[in-house]
Amino acid sequence: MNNVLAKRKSAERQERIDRILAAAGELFLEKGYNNTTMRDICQAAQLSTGAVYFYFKGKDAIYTSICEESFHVLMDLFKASLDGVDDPLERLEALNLAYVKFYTDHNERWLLMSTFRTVGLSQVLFERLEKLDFQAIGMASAAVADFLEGKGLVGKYTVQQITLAVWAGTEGLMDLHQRKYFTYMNANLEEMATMQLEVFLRGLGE
Amino acid sequence: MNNVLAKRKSAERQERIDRILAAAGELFLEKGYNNTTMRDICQAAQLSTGAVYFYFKGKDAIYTSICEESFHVLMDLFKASLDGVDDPLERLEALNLAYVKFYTDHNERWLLMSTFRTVGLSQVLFERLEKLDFQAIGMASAAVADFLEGKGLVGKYTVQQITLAVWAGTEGLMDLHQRKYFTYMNANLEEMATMQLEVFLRGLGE
Amino acid sequence: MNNVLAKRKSAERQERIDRILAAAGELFLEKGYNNTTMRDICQAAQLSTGAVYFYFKGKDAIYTSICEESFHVLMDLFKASLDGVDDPLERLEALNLAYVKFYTDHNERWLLMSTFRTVGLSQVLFERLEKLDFQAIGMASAAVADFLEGKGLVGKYTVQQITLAVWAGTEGLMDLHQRKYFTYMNANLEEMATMQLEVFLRGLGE
Amino acid sequence: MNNVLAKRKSAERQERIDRILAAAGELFLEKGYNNTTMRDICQAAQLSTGAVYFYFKGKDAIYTSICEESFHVLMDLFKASLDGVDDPLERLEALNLAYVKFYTDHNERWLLMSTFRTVGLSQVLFERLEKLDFQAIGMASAAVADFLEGKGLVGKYTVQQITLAVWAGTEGLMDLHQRKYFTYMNANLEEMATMQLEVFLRGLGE
DNA sequence: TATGAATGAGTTTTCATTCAT
DNA sequence: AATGAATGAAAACTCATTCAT
Repeated sequence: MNNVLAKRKSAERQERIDRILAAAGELFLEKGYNNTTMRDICQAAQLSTGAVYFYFKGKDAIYTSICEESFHVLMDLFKASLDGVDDPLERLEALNLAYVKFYTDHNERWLLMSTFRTVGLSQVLFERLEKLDFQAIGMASAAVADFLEGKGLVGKYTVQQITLAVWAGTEGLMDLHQRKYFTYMNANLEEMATMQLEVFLRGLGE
Repeated sequence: MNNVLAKRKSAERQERIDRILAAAGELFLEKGYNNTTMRDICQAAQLSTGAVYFYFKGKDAIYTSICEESFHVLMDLFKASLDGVDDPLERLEALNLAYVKFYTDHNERWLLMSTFRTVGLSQVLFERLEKLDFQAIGMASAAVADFLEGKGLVGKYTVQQITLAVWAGTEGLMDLHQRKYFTYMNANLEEMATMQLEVFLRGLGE
Repeated sequence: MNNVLAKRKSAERQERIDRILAAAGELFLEKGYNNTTMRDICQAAQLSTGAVYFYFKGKDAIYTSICEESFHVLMDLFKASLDGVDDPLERLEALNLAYVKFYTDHNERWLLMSTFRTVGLSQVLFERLEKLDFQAIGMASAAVADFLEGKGLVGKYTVQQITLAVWAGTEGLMDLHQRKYFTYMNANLEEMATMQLEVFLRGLGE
Repeated sequence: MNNVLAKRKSAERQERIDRILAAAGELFLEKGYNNTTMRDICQAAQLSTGAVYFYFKGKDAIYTSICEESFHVLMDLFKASLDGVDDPLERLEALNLAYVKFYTDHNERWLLMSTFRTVGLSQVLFERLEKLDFQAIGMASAAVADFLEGKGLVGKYTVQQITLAVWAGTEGLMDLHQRKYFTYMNANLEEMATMQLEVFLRGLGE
């Protein structure tokens, strides 16, 4: 059957795409988007210069693709972390730790996502990423809403406010971690994230 | 006296430098560091191509100069906010608001400072900025230390931990604000920052 | 076989390199190294601006390459001239004439080689050429040593002294020829070189 | 009288010119003509950028001026060396040593003179220097003519031939000295020049 | 005369993208 | 599909020279 051939072709194609994305991701992390050349990427992906253009329209398309993928990785981690967890508080904590895990295990993805607003993407690509960004925070928002309802805190603070505060706390920790403050201050990211959320939620309760 | 002439010369020189920095700052903010060309800067500063090189060694020197200035602006705001305030809690709140004020009033500076690690500066320039970065957070750290001592919380948490948590909270809020979540969530940055700190510190107290 | 394709590719590559070197050589000769621009070279080699950089790292690399090649051309002529010649005197004369031949047949190479110390090459490139320079004169030195031994003149003059004197004589003639004195004085370079060596060696003998 | 004023003005002017030429000469020697900027020269001469243009039309004019001066310095040395010397042989030897002295005491001048054909001067300036070049060698030529006549060698060799051979010998030695061969071969320039001329003339005599 | 800031054409070099093979 | 040489626009930066003061 041609099916077999087609399948192999498709698998090879996917394999090639993965190789490009992996190579580019590492390079973007290491040298920054603007200081990474297409040649760097091609060489690292063990492909010829032209071949890459067969899979991606250009450098920014590769960048965007990694970011998109990253948002999906993050959201998958979010979903997995919530699986089978029913208690609103536990769900919030699970999400928090999932984000930390994402930062730790996929640091290059986190960094890339956090810079997509400043590399000068075309509007089309930019908006595609922005949409995903909002989707991700939407998941956190839902968990916060549940939690607040359960605690009967809805009148005091809005869901939006608490979502922002909680997300900001974790996001900020990662930002400082990236800036090497954690090394400097001899701290541990996961512990900090857990403590910060716990303290904040306790503060809410009074 | 030549004094008059020299003074005017010096004033003109400073005026030119300011014009370059202002022009560059806006462009960096608008298009990103890497997508801003020296020609852009020269034109925006209404100077010829070469003239800018009379005042700055190159594009990265301009960038670094803006960042340095920004760190000083921030630290001046910090100092001013602490002036005459003695209560440790109030000092912490004052710093927090000062940082929010900096973000609001000098948004382009905040944004620039937050990217200096990723634009690919030379080591010399990079380290110059990193040092200032540590200086700024050092001021916050000192205020946190005072506060913890006053509250008798020193044994429970380290100064470093609380500094990180507090700074991260505020930093994260700004980050999210920059990403337009605040518009999307119809929130107010200053209120959020105040609330977040208040809740967190309350949570600490228990 | 791919062999054929690969061979043609390689040949084309070499052909291109030769074209660049030939074009650059002529231009350097005509206008001097510093007054020759990469654009000049690219145009003369019938290539686009960037293409040349595919073959050479930069202008100085092109220059160095020509010089290196030239030293090898010279030393090949030296070797060929000595082939089958056993008599020390004849070997000296052969070398002398080989150098004259090099000057005449590869005038642009001689001129280029004579300027490599003054164009401001990087240290690495400079030293690469200097080494070759010493190699070339080393060949002459060896011939002089043989000659002196045969004549029993070793005690009176050192090999180094005679090498310097003989080489200087020929080098100087070329220098004056380049400066157009030969035209002005209606002389012939080859005859002069022969006569000069003959007279000098005769003077040594007494 | 205005005379005094005018004189002082003129003296100051000359002093300034000398300072420019001295500064430029050193820089040209050190970094090469093309790698020396007008700013370098102005700073070294302790003058403002524009001021130099009051005294010289441009960089090449400075270069040419130094060369012209150098030719005159050389020819003055030639004349001085011949003063009171009557014997043709001694005159030749005196000239030879005078040239060596020039090379040693005014190395930057010698180097500059030896490069004037390759820096890309305008035709006018080039020809001015070429003329002086021929004048200088003309002096040597005259001495050789006397010598040959005295020795009764006129029929065997032409004056032009011997002039070329002798001058080439000395010139070549300097060239090799400049290329550091003398250091490498542990030789002394003045001794070599004396020996070379002596041997050559002896060779002629047979 | 003297200053030195300003000019702007010109230099080397890079690199995303194309296209003949 | 794949190659990789070629393109050429555009970048950062330099510097001889001018000119308002």
